[in-house]
Amino acid sequence: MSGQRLERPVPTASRVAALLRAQISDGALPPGSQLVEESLAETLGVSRNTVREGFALLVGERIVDRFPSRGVFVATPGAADVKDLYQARMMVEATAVRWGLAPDEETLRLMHTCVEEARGFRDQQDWDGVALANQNFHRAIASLTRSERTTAWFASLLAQLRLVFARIADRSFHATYIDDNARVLAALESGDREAATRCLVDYLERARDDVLVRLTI
Amino acid sequence: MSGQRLERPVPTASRVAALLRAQISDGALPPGSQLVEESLAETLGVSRNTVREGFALLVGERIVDRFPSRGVFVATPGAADVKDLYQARMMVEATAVRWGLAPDEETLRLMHTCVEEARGFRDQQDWDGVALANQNFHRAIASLTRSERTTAWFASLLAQLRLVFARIADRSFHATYIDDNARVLAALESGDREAATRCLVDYLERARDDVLVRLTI
DNA sequence: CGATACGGATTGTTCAACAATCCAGCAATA
DNA sequence: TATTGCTGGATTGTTGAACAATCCGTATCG
Repeated sequence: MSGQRLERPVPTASRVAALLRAQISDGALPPGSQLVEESLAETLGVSRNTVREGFALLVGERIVDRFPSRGVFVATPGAADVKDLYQARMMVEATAVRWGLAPDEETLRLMHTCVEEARGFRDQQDWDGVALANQNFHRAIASLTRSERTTAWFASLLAQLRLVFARIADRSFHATYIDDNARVLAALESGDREAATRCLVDYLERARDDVLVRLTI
Repeated sequence: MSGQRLERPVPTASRVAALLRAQISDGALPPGSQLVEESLAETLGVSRNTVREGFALLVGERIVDRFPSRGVFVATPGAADVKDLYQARMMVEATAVRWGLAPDEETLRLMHTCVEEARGFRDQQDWDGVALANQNFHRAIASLTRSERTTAWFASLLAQLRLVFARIADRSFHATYIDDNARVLAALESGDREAATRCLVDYLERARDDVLVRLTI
């Protein structure tokens, strides 16, 4: 028998959290928006307590901030957060490339697809598409660590980073980094981990500084 | 005026979570224990909903597992979790030593204190004391990453690791690693980051395998 | 102009209720 | 005997309503 328990219905609170997560992620709820318990409960057709429980999940993911007695708001990451996020990112990705699993055929193909997709979206000026493809590329890198906890944490870092990107007016800037990704992939494919690592770290540092500048303008 | 908002009362749910965290951490609630909402609510003098909200925090920290419709239980990490936790740990600590901030006087003194303390506790056969001192040592290492998110995550990894240790009968095994810590510290102090990294990674791999063996016995 | 008091909006927390689910033990069955 | 099925009790999932505490914008008053 399969040791796995069969698909149990997803609890309401988790579904609430998932829905908010999605809405935040695609910009429907921009950074700084207040999430009001009562109105949310009403529009979602659930009780206020359940909404609250959903909030607790998102707070743990740092996607929303809770200010006691004032409410919960979509997080508004500042310069310090950007530095912190890129620091953490660099640790994960550099370790993945340098000491992680050597990428198998499957993963390499996936990464190629990401780069191709990104280029396609760029040509259609679909910047959100570019951003998504790029994120998938980096998720693939992180997965080389072979650590479930690490990849999960990395995903949450990317989610926070999306909030940063949401504050940048020029949506096209993601396209800048497609070629950098391609370069990292090439180095990886040739088996030169050192080069891939250098390339990656250098590029992430540039990206970070770029974001910092665009954020403070 | 101070930009900081003045000390606001800690919400009840957070206090509940903190209390459970403490009880779990010091072994009063061993892995596998069920946390029953109603009885907890009663003994803590708080409502069931509030207890529930506290649970949500702990679930996020992976300290407890929630099985829908069955309840929440203190997590019981298995072999796969041990591997995963050490993998993540190695990433953080190795990066900290290798590319992190060079430890200042203050930090070095702190690390020395940890080692001294651990030795003191060992002589008194206070194994929990040894374990705590060792953890503080590694927390200090992780803090070299200068990343708030990373150190917070690292702390949560250690909390999960404590659950693993709680399942090991022989409490004295923490003492094995005091000298390894001392060695890492020495290498750090001499400024040889490469040596420190090698020493650390090698030691963590040994520790992991040791834990795995003791866990499966 | 600045301090203050007021009122509406929102959160923090509680309570009571009930359906859904789960589980252990026991009975019925083959 | 081993499997199946049932039933009751325990626990969770979710709701709705209530009320105190807190916050904040605005009008009031000195």
